[in-house]
Amino acid sequence: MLDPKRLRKDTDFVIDNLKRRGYVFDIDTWTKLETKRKDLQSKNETQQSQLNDISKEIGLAKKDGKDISSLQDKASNLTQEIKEQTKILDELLRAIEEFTLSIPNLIDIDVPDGKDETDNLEIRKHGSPKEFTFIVKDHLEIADKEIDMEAGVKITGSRFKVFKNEIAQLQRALISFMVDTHVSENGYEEVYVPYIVNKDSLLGTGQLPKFEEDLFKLDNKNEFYLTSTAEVPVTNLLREEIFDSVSLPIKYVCHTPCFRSEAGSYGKDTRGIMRLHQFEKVELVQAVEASDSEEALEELTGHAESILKKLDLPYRVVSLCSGDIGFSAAKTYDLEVWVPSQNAYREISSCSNFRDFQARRLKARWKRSGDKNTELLHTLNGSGLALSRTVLAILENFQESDGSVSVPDALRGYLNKDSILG
RNA sequence: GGAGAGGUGGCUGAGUGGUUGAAAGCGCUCCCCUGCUAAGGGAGUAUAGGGUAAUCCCCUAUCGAGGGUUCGAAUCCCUCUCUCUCCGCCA
Repeated sequence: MLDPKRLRKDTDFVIDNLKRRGYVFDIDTWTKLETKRKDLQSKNETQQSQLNDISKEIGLAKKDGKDISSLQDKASNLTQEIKEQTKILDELLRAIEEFTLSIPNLIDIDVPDGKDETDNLEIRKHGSPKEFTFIVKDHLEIADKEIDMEAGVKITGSRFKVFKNEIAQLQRALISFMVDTHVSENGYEEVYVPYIVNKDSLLGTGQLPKFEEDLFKLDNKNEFYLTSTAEVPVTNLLREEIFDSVSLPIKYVCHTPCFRSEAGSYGKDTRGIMRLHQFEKVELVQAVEASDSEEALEELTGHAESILKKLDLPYRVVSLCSGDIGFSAAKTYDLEVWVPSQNAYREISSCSNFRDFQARRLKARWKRSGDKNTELLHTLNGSGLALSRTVLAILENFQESDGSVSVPDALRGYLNKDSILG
């Protein structure tokens, strides 16, 4: 959620910034709603104040045994009026909330301008695509028995897969490797969280109200949803909390499955395990003081990169352009891993700075000890990394001519193998 | 699933429908006192919205959440939710 005060004061700036995303901010509607609200609210509060005074008077008069009937009439009328007005005010507030919740975040100055993913800016490259002396296979050809497409369809439906034997082991090893690295080398605190989340949590991180169609909703009166990313439960650990400055920065790492409806991606990445309704992910979440968030994004991105480096996977970092960046993010770096079978870099991690956008929705704050005033936290997160795509990348980048796959050095201790599928 | 008891400030814990945003204690901050320490004395110590350029000041709201009764609700009524205890079931 944007800062309403900023909207009021810096309106032109906000409009221009949102325009870079291609979002047209309806300033007229907003101004109308806000002006009305301000009038009604201050009127309402003044009357409430009057009523409070009269009520106190009644109390005192009653004690002294004085006549209170005229005061009571006055109060009665006032109460009636306030009730009617509050109804209107509540409706107005609801309308304003709905409106402001659907406005995306402002983007940082250094976010490149552009329309879509083709305009994303490459920041740096690490490693280079390996030259193969044989015709490369894709991950399904490499592990056709261990990645069971039929079984996933039988059990559930399309975009569900079953991993068997060495692929299941590989994924499990990767999860341990990633979480361990982030805990012991990068200073994150490991958390385990619910995979089912409520509406408030999804509102807090920005998946709702605008992106309900991306989620799996449970048929349940509580209005629960399957979590689409650990970002939701983990960031919501901060909701309605006030942290002391000494406890910052907060750094969580969490492995969860992720459930996504993938609405609107029919026919896209239908082969293999690139895009699934259910996949595993290790997620990094940070909460920092406002002045530290730019640096924190660089740091967090570096942490995600460190996994790719340790696994010897070639990748590049791109800065998402204004037209491609997500609703809640102020700035996003995508890490894209080299996929030999597609001869392309594909997203394997997305690292974002949300600044105070989520924190305002979440009421996630901090303050200096002894200080009176609270400040909104800045939240960040990034995948470190998405598991099924890491499995895919390892299979394809480390494939050998004999059909086996060599295991990256960093992983050998976790898998107790130098080579799989041999 | 059955039965019962509860959700009050950073914590513990009072609270007969009427200056209670909330006693008291603990903790914390500042000041005073004391050679230092300990003890003692004093003051302060929730969050949000609005009025405002303003973190001073003023108003409003908030005692799990949402409704209701009332001139007035932490206090009465209803619904929901969460926690705890006992029984049952279960990994």
